[in-house]
Amino acid sequence: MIFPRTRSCFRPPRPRTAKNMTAPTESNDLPPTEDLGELLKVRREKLEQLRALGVDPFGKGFPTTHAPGELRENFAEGLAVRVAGRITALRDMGRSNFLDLSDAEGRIQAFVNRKEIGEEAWTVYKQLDIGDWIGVAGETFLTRTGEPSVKATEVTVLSKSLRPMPSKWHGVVDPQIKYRQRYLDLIGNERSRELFRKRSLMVAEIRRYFQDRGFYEVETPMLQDVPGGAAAQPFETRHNALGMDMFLRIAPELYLKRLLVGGFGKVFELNRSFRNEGISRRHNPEFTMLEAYWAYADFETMADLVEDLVCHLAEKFCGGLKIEHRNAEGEVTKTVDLSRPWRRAPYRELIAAAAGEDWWQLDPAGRRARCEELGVEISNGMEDYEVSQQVFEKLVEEKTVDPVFVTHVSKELVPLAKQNTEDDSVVDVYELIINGAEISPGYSELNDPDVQRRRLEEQAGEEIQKIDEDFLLALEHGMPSAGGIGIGIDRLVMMLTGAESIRDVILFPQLKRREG
RNA sequence: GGACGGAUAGCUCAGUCGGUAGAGCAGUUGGCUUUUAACCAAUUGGUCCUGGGUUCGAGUCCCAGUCCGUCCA
Repeated sequence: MIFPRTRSCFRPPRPRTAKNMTAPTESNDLPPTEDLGELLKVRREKLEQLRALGVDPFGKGFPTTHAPGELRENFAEGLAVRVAGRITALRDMGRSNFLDLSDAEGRIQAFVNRKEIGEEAWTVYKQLDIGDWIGVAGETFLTRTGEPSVKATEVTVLSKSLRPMPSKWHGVVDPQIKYRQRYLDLIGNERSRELFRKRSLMVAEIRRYFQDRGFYEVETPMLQDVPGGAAAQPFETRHNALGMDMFLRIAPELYLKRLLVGGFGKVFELNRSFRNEGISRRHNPEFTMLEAYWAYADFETMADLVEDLVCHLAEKFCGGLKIEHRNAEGEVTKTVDLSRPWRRAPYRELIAAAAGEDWWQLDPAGRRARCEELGVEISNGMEDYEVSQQVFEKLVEEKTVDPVFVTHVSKELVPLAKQNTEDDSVVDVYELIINGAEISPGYSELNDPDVQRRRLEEQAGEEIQKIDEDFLLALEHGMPSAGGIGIGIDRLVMMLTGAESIRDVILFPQLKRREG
């Protein structure tokens, strides 16, 4: 299985020009250090004030009985509790103050009263700001408005924040800050917190899913001598002691197949791969991919597996098989329906349905003319199969919302899968399209070492890649027939959460270096 | 690489025809003992992205550049 193909929907944007890629002479990836004037000065003064009062502004351990959200959800009055969190809101009524104490998972209101905590503690308390981390000990009660709260008898400073927090109700809007200082985004935007919490749970669930079905999770080299398993530009690096150039992997495929040879019949790896190509809404240079191989299975088994997995995730995390995508205003813009069974359709039928039933009877010139009529842009240098592929991308893939397994794909497009036994012009693969993007390819893996060598040599002719001789040697020892899949985890999370950019599902996406 | 849009207070944003730089929030000060976008009063805070140009006068118009966003390649 090769993930992804180069000339297809996976085609990344062109790399930036050399000018843009050269490292600037000055760089500064740190938060801005310009003078924020009063804002910083005032907080520094409060810091010193705390020290003068004999309080450590960066406190030590504070054993808690509950997390803020946990306490709020399982609330009962009259409990003696200890909770800690960041002050995310402060409503000052004079002698009574109401604070929101929050962490990434929830919040609880603390009530601080001058008389309740005493003059000394009140003086310390008055040095606190929104953004500071504190621990509160006290008793739970409901306020007049019914808000679950903790009446503080003790306030402990855990960390003084020296910088202002993000806008109270706008959160972080500036994309530069949102991605470079993700912690501010997480503090300020509930939607972002929710998304990354969900991503973490989804990844854990995917691991569990495979483990429960007898797959071993393995870790294979990310530093590789010969980067293989996909057609993509690698990142280069160098091992000093060995004095050799190395590459960050573009896919784990060739090592996982070695494990099939070694007798591990069900393996998967869920980790990062790296591709030295352009950055876009759908491409980050490092991305998380799952690859799984299953001996004696074939592409159809793998299609069943991925269908079951994605539905399982949707039911567990999205409340059902209808995934609503919303815009910033919360309006539903699109609904992806994952109801089973998912459609399976041959590549050529999908194209004929979109471009005319006679599409495959036309000669190459006729197909080009048809593209003109359909408004599909094609370039002069395109091979005939590329013209059809262009129609597929523009008229089928981009318009697909609900899942479709595209099968019987032309062999020119997928040179590294098994040919179909009845029609040797197509290969035994599926390509799963959901919401206009390829989410997962699955193959009946090629295990004939001689055919594999021939195809790798053909591929190496066009690309700069070397041939992985160790891999071919392994195949000659016998790799069982097997099904394989790749799942782009970032894109899967995008689809399941309705995120519009890959940057919104990666905590720290790659950005251009900021110049000082 | 191309087209379009954007850059103004710490944050989110207004800024009319080219004529004194604005609001809300945050901050500061004062008031308030059950608030929750708390409220009320006062107040600090500006390289209007950068560099040229036009003009008596530019946040505003023109040119070039930088960065960001969206779409296209």
